[in-house]
Amino acid sequence: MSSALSKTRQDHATETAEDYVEAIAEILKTNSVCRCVDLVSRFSVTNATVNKTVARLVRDGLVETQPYRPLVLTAKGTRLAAECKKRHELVESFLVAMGVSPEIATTDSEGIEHHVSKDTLRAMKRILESGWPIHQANESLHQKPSVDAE
Amino acid sequence: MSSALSKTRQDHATETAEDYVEAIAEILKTNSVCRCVDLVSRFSVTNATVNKTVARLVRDGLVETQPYRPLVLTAKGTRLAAECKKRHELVESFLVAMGVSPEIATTDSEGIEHHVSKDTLRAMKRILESGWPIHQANESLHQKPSVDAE
DNA sequence: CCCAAAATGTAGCCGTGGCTACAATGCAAG
DNA sequence: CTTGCATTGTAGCCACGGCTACATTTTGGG
Repeated sequence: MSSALSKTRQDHATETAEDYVEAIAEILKTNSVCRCVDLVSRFSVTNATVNKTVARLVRDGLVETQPYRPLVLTAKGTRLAAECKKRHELVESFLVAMGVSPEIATTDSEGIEHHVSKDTLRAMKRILESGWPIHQANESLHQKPSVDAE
Repeated sequence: MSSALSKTRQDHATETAEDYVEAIAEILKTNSVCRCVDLVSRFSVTNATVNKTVARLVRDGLVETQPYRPLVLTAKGTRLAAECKKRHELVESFLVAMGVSPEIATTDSEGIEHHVSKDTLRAMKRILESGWPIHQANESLHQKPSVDAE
């Protein structure tokens, strides 16, 4: 129970990278090129922040750039972006299927997506495809914790 | 769609505080006192890190301390801890109800809990109490995104 | 063709949350 | 009562992800 938090911590390291490559891939798909300015407006940060973050992405082999040129995703970056997109969409549609409004689902999925394990993703996929699992175990869940959120 | 990410970012600011007060409250319940050393082992960080973080908690009015004394939660800190605990337990039992193993549910819930809106929490509670919502809409979800995780 | 505006890059600052190394304190055993 | 060890505090370092201010480059309109 003690070491579980450290996993959460190290997730943070890759969150920004994931958000960026996902955004870059999406912008590339619609704009054919992706420039820093696009990321500035996407993330509502300054160009200085984008520049520094992109430098880290280059360092980590996710993006390639020449000075004053648009951004290019490496194969590694493209792979990561596709993975993140799939995960993101799965989480978002799961939330919608739960009955959460599309707007809230969009917001929440962006926060949640980085913290969902493959196991949980599989469970989401299974439920979307085959329905909620335990129609018998459902009963035994009523008294588990005090499920009385404010 | 652009501003949604900034919400996620600002969540980070309060994540650590929430993790700490939740841990402190839990330790207080079992140990009757909470010392820095308890947080050191709980979070697997050094005492210097705990000390600095606790200083921020004090600054933010969540914790009170005297030098070389155990930690005390303020009313505000206690309130926040209770809120987080409830939210954490709800997310965790929802994951278990989804069919995720208890171990994975514990880990994932620690990452997820900070990013779940009240709306989504309500949806989780509703599903735990009244079952999966839309047994008729379930069909129309099959072709939504390409739900074909790795 | 040139020049202004847009885009990009750079320098330097801040807060958070890590770390190591070391100082100071509290407590318990002898 | 002292002394050693556990605990707590402090100093100073680092990376990340923000920011402002300013420099540089690209590019489009006159």
